[in-house]
Amino acid sequence: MLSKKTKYAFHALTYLGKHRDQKTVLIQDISEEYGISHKFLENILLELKKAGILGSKKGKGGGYYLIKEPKDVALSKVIRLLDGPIALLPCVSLNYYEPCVECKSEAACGLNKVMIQVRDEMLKVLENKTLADILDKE
Amino acid sequence: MLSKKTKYAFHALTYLGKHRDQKTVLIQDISEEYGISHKFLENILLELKKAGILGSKKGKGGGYYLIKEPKDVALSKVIRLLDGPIALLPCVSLNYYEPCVECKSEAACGLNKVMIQVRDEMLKVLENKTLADILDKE
DNA sequence: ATAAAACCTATAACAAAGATGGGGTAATTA
DNA sequence: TAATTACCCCATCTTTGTTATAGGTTTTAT
Repeated sequence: MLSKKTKYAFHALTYLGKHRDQKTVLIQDISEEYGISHKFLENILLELKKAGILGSKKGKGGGYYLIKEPKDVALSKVIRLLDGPIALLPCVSLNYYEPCVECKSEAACGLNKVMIQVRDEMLKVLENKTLADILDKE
Repeated sequence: MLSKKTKYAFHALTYLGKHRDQKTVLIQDISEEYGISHKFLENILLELKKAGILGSKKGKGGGYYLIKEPKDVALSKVIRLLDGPIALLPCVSLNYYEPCVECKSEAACGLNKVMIQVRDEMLKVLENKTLADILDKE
């Protein structure tokens, strides 16, 4: 399951996507829309900004806005950013790899090999579905 | 990511699958093979037994054994048993459904709709891959 | 100058996972 | 009868991760 952080990130991105006509959107607006703590959301939006998905403007009249096109924001990117690995085991993660301590030889581990296949199938979906798909269905 | 519990369950099932020629396998043997605490593994094997995947025999010469054919033990079954939901959000889980509190209308939620698609793609893989696939690669 | 708003860091609070240990009971074999 | 081994319930403890909050700073429009 995704963490709430990641779910909130998707909500925020959806909201920003729906309000692309206006220059900026306040944290406040998003936090009220979804009942998310203002401070909690602040951290999330900041991470999305650092990842180059959002832009922001300080001071009066400031706020957040989408930098990327919705079709260029893959679900996988958001998940990895806030939740970490997509793979089901650390030993098959592309971005957060760690060996399994109990495993004598990865090359001889059937579980490892099957989980690589599972990972690749998951990535086929999560890298191709984007924020645009979410917006299309709102 | 899968919990260690689930990973250990897969290890145990793999071990049992590789030793189907012998009548029973001791908890001890599996826990030593993978360096898993005996007590921790005990609980896992018990759950697998209650789910009808394993059988057991008490007393001297006792132990655990596979009841099901490896090809009939889907990854999804083991994951759901020990880890819970496969879906990425509670509101799209088939077996552990819960509504999202922040969501006014599920029908109008684009995130919900996309995550249903993701879930179905994941299930395509996890319901078709089985213990047999793991054993084939050992 | 003032108010608005994002930015930044730290940390508290809480929950879940992981691991361990005790103390048994029940079934089975030899 | 004795030894073996799964079964069961519990309690605890540590570690980890998630969720949330606090308090201050910097930037900007008016």
